[in-house]
Amino acid sequence: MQMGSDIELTDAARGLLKALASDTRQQILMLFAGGIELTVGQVAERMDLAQSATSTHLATLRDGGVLASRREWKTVYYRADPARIGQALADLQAGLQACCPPAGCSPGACG
Amino acid sequence: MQMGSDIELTDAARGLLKALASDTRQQILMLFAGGIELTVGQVAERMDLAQSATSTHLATLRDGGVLASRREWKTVYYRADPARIGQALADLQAGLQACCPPAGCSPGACG
DNA sequence: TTGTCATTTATGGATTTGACGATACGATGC
DNA sequence: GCATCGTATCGTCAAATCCATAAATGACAA
Repeated sequence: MQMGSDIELTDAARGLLKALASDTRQQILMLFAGGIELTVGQVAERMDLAQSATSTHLATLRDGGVLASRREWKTVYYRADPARIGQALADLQAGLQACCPPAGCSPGACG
Repeated sequence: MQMGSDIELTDAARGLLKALASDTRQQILMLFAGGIELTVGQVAERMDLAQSATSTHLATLRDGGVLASRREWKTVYYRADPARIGQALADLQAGLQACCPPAGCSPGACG
C-alpha cells in the first residue's frame, strides 16, 4: 500500500492538461464548437497562424486526446473528440478529488 | 454579435490549466492530499527541489487558484483550495461542453 | 514520369520555462 | 543594533516551447 504522495493523474488527464496548456490551443479547440470539422488550412486561416505552426498544434491536441482526425484524399479533417475529452475530464476530476476533496468527503468517495 | 469562435474559458479554468501544465506542479499538488498543510521547505524536501524553485512553483499554484496560503510567524503554510479547484473544474467542464458536447447534446444544455 | 495540392517535417531564431545559487525581505530573539 | 530562520526574489543558465520559412512527403491527374 502506497502513501498519499504517489497519487497520480491518468494519462488521459495529463494529456488534456498538456494539450490545453497553451492559450493558442485553447482557442483552436473552440473553433471546433458544434462538432464541425476543419482542415489545417482552415484553422490556420482563422487563427492567423502559419500552416506549420497550426499543424503542430493540431497534432499536439490530437496526441492529447482532444481532437480526432480523418484523412480524405489529401485533406485531413480534424474534429473534437468529445468522448475522450469527457473521459479525460472525468479522470482529472477523480484525481483532484482524490487529492483535495471539496470538504467533508472521505478519502475514498464523496457523498 | 460574435460568432462561435469567441467561446472562452473562464479565468478560473485557465488558471487551473496553467497551474497544472507542469508535471512537477501536478506532483506537488498531490503532496497536499488529505487536506494537510505544508511549508515551502517541506515541499522542497519531499520533491527534492531547491527552495527557490519550490517557492516559485507554489506561487504559481496559488496564482492559479489551486493552493491557498496562510502565514504564521515566519512560516508560510500552503494547502489545497478545494472550493476554487472545484469551481475551476466546473468552469472547465462547462467550457468544454459548450464547445464539444458528448453527443446528442444541444448547444445549450445536455440532457 | 512529371506536376500540383494539402499536409507534414526540418531548420533556425526568439521567447518562455524551470532549475540552481546567491541575495534580499520580514519577523523574532539577543 | 546584530544574528537567525523561513520565504521571496534576482541573476544566470540549460532546456523546452512557439512561430516562420523552406524543403520533404504522399496522393492523385495527366
